[in-house]
Amino acid sequence: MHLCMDWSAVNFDWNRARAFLVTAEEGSLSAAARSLGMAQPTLGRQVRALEEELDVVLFERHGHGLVLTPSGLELVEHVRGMGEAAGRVALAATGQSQSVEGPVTITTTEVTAAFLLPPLISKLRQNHPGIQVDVVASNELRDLRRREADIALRSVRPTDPDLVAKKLMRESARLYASRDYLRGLEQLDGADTLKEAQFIGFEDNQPFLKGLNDLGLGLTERNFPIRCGDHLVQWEMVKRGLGIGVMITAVGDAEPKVENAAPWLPAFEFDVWLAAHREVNTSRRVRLVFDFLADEFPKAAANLAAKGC
Amino acid sequence: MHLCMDWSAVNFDWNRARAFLVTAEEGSLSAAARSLGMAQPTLGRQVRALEEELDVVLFERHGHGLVLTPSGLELVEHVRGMGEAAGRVALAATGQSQSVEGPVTITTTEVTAAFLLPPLISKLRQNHPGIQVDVVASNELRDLRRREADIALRSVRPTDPDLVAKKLMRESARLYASRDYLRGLEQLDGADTLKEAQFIGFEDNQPFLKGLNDLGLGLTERNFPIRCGDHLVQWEMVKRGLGIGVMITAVGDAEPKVENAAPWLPAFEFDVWLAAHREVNTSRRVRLVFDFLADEFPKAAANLAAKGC
DNA sequence: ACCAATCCATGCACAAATGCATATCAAGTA
DNA sequence: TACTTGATATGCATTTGTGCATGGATTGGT
Repeated sequence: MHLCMDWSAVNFDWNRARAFLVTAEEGSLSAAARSLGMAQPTLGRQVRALEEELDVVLFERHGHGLVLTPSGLELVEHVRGMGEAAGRVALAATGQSQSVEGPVTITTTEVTAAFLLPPLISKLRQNHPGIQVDVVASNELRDLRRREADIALRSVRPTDPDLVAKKLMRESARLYASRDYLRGLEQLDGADTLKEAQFIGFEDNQPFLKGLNDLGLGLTERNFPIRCGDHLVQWEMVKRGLGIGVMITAVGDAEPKVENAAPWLPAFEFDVWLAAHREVNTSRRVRLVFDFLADEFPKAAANLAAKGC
Repeated sequence: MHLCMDWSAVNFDWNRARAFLVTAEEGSLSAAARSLGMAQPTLGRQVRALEEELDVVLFERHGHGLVLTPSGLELVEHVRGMGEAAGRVALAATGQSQSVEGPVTITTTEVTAAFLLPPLISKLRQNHPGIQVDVVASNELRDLRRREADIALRSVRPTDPDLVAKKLMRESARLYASRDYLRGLEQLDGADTLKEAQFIGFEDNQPFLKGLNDLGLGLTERNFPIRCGDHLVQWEMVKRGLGIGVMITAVGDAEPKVENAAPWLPAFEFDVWLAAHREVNTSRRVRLVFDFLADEFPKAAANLAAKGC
């Protein structure tokens, strides 16, 4: 044990370092201010104060935006190290938090968030009013390690060893279209008819196209005249007769406006995984939500499917 | 380039994290306050605010001092990562600083700091009044990577590849004692007489003892009834006749109160190395002091030795 | 058992940082 | 050219944080 360590080196203002980091990463003071929930002048003053404190010019100010100087470029590398460590602190901190009062962030697909989660959240908040649920509905996979979310509900198995994952159930999806649209197609007795059909595609359409062609449909990009990254918007388009889209059977079968566009095809099948960071899972409230979803999600999905029949 | 990154995880107050880190490492709020140059109530409030912000109890308060909780123990590991990164930031920052006005910290042995450095610093400050020189006189080797000092003047070759080092000169040391003390010893014509002599030892005496016995003196710990970690205090004891001590020849030969205690022994010889961190040495003012010492230190040592003859 | 030393908590006056509103500037567009 | 958008700087009222002085509590030694 040393009697007296030297802390003068770390005695600069760490919050200013944070301001510098976020500003450099976001590219502008305004964007950084939005990200941090602070005012833009505050960030500007913090960055300038850091420049004076370290006696280093970090940014070149020319009217439109800020540009890192070579010195700033080198320094931001090291400050990024602080930021990554800070992320780990926050991660461990939410894990250590033993309060059942507070926020829990769940990320999942838009469809799951819209059709399966609402009744679950309602029941959860009824049982535990102190828990505030934040839902991040996105088809992109959020990084649990960075605490962009506490819990993820996905159809791909998480590979990261830092994550605890549980397979909840098996889900299926099919192709649907409105009655009017299907009547518009001449004949519906073979796979070949779909070659002329219009499909609603995703923004990144390759996986979807490949999945359809693996079933022998023989489609090309020409079959996707409308694309949208938001699955819920797609579904509205399908219901309004703009073309054929994919949807989980629990939702598609329950929707009276549409019917199965290709009953002769087997359904897409995939597993539903529940995942959380190992650290976070030591938090009482995250653990509580995790266990709750593990129990209730399969039931809720079964309920939804039953109502459809 | 991502449109919107999630910074909410790092949005806690980083200065509070620093307060927590230093408090945990130093063991008390008061010690941490001293280290950081802040008031103790400030640190106490920052730590408490962090506990509320993260909703984690970090310390157990019982009257005398603070004790880390298990949660705090785990969190301090991650905060230490922030601290280490912060140290690298400070290191790189002083390297990027191109101002010749500001502080430069030099670490060296107490003897060098006391007898060789003063005229050099005087001349340096005469030429460059904007430079503020901080001298850390210590026989422990300070870590240049942690920016405990900018420049080191040592007798061991630095091995770290991150350091730039330059061999300045060769220095020698001998054993000295006061005339009165030497007269008190019966006969001084052989090495065996020293077996009964009293030596002034170091706090960690093993290297010194080994160095003497390598010359065939055959001493034991019994020959070191007085020990002191401070070499300058040792030297005062030697001058006052309390025993035999070691000193560089440039100083020992110039001191009229003492004389060479063992002229038949060869002098200890060692190299003097000047070292600085590679990053820091790109700073204009550190570079300036580095080059100044490289030029002037050998001259100053020669001057001191000449005055003694 | 007392005393000294050391530590943490609290109250209060002051200094510092923050947010809001606003001015200013640069780049793209009709 | 004039207009719109989105950027950074500045002034000011307010909130927040900080330091100093003090009180209360515990440990260690005489």
